[in-house]
Amino acid sequence: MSKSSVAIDELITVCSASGLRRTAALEACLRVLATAEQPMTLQQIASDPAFGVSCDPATIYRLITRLEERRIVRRIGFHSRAAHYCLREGSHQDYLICRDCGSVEVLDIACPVEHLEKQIAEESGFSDLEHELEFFGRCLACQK
Amino acid sequence: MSKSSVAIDELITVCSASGLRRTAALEACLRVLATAEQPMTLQQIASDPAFGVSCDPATIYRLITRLEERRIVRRIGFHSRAAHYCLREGSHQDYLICRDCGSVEVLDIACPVEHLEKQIAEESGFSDLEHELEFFGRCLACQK
DNA sequence: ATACATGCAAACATTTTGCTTTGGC
DNA sequence: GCCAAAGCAAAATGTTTGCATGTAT
Repeated sequence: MSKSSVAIDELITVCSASGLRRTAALEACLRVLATAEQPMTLQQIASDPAFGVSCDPATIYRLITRLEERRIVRRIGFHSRAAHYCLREGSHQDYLICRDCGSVEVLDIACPVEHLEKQIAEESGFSDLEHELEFFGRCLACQK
Repeated sequence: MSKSSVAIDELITVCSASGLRRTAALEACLRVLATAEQPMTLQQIASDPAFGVSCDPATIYRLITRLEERRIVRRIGFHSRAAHYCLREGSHQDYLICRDCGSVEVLDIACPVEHLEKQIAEESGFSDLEHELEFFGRCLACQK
């Protein structure tokens, strides 16, 4: 009955294959990210009920960094002070963010940038290209 | 012979009209931003040769914040720890950033998101919508 | 004269690193 | 047993605020 669309075990297998050890903190991070509805900060990850264990912020930081290097996790900027992270599962997502209250909504749209990306890759010579598309505005609630 | 496509005087007029005072720090910020080739951090702004005067980081912070509130300046996330800022002159720009060396390139493309933006505004009810589109990859130099 | 802007100093939040200990393989 | 990972502590970075002083209007 988990909300997660990805099996944690599968993720752990991928992590193991890439040289990471199966630790409680790793499982906890993956568990949280796999059920997350939206990108989360390190703090949010640590304090999520699904995290279960308690561990040092530095540990989570290094863990997420390793996951990011292995491209299992993706980093998102938004405009908040802290970086947000999400699983790089399947297709990439675009976001709609309220400038005032900071709420984040995942956009259910066909991303219009895919072909442009290829073109840019060719013209620039950049490799491993990917993009980040975010819409900022004021949500209905904050307009009042 | 300035690289700037915007007259500083014009900018100052806009600022005055919106209630800001004509101070040395304001002029310095606008001068730097008007000639900037790409979005800059507060530090970069302060240490730019065009800045001319010396002033406290807190001053620049508050100044840029006011300019941002008045939508004269636009904030860009990139993925660096520090926020980047640029003038909101004319049309919006998209960027190509190297994940490794952090170099920023302004993309000279027709942004493909304009009409999508309208659609999202209608569907979500968000107002003052705008977007940020960035491409991340590894530049030629960093691929070696 | 008044209110806004600045400088200085300090608090904050988050990220990042060093070093020792623990524990997965 | 070995090496990666965790814990703990501290530094580094960048943002943010409070308060007294200066200055544009």
